[in-house]
Amino acid sequence: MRITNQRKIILEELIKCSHHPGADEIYNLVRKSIPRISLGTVYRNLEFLAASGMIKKLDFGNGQKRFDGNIEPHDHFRCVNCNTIEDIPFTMDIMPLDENHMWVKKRIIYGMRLEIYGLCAACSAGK
Amino acid sequence: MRITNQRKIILEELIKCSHHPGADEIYNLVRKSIPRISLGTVYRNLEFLAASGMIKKLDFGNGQKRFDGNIEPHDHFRCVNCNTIEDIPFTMDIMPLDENHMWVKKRIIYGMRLEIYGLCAACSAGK
DNA sequence: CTGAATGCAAAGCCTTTGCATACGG
DNA sequence: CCGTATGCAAAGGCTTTGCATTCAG
Repeated sequence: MRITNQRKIILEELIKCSHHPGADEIYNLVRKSIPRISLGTVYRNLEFLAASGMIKKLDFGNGQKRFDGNIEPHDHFRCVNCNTIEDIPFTMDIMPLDENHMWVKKRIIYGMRLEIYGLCAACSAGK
Repeated sequence: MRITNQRKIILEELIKCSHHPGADEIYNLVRKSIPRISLGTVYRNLEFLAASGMIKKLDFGNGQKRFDGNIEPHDHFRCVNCNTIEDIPFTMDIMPLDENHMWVKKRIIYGMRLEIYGLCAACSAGK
């Protein structure tokens, strides 16, 4: 694995972010350090970093992929009132998968994508 | 609401499907009945039907939207090998939400969007 | 040195849209 | 009749890719 400046800065910027930026936003962030970087390089490196397991590639279904420097497995909670997205810390504690269920036994589960929506702690306190 | 032949056939084809086809597949299905239908019309009607709540528009993050004639709330299982998408019959049986968990108690849960991925029954049998 | 990574630009894929025409109610 | 829906084709947004050049190890 080759450590180019482009690759290094892209990873650094992404780790700094906590808000799941898209490729275009990462491109603009990195351009502050490397003005001549190309969008293609950003895409190639994001792909490379995701394939190496150093970042995560997400899809919230808005037509644009999002990237996450936090590679710990975690899901997302979206508040329908204030519209913030917070990480769900331990999905398996909150919604444990029943390993003994026949449906589960018939398949091999690699993982899941979960988004819970409702009112966050702050917004539900007011109701 | 205007019932054109195109709209009718698109809805009928989609209700017949159980495998969450993309717009291109629906286009090809409908073309058997209406050979001169345009792809634009298919997209416009899928959008219209989804907005009217008669079908559901899904996004599994493969770059292509999928459509579902089954509007009952249900989740999906995606096989990473054969790429089919099947319905999860009773999510609450397989992954029950722990109502007593502190994280849950602090929030008001309206619903969730869940996608489990892995190998389907057929594909996992061969491994 | 040498192959992997880059910049640039063009192309690809899915989807949306503008416009004149057709057609449902 | 009238306005919505259609067909056609062009354009749009995001992403990928081909190619010559540069650069890390």
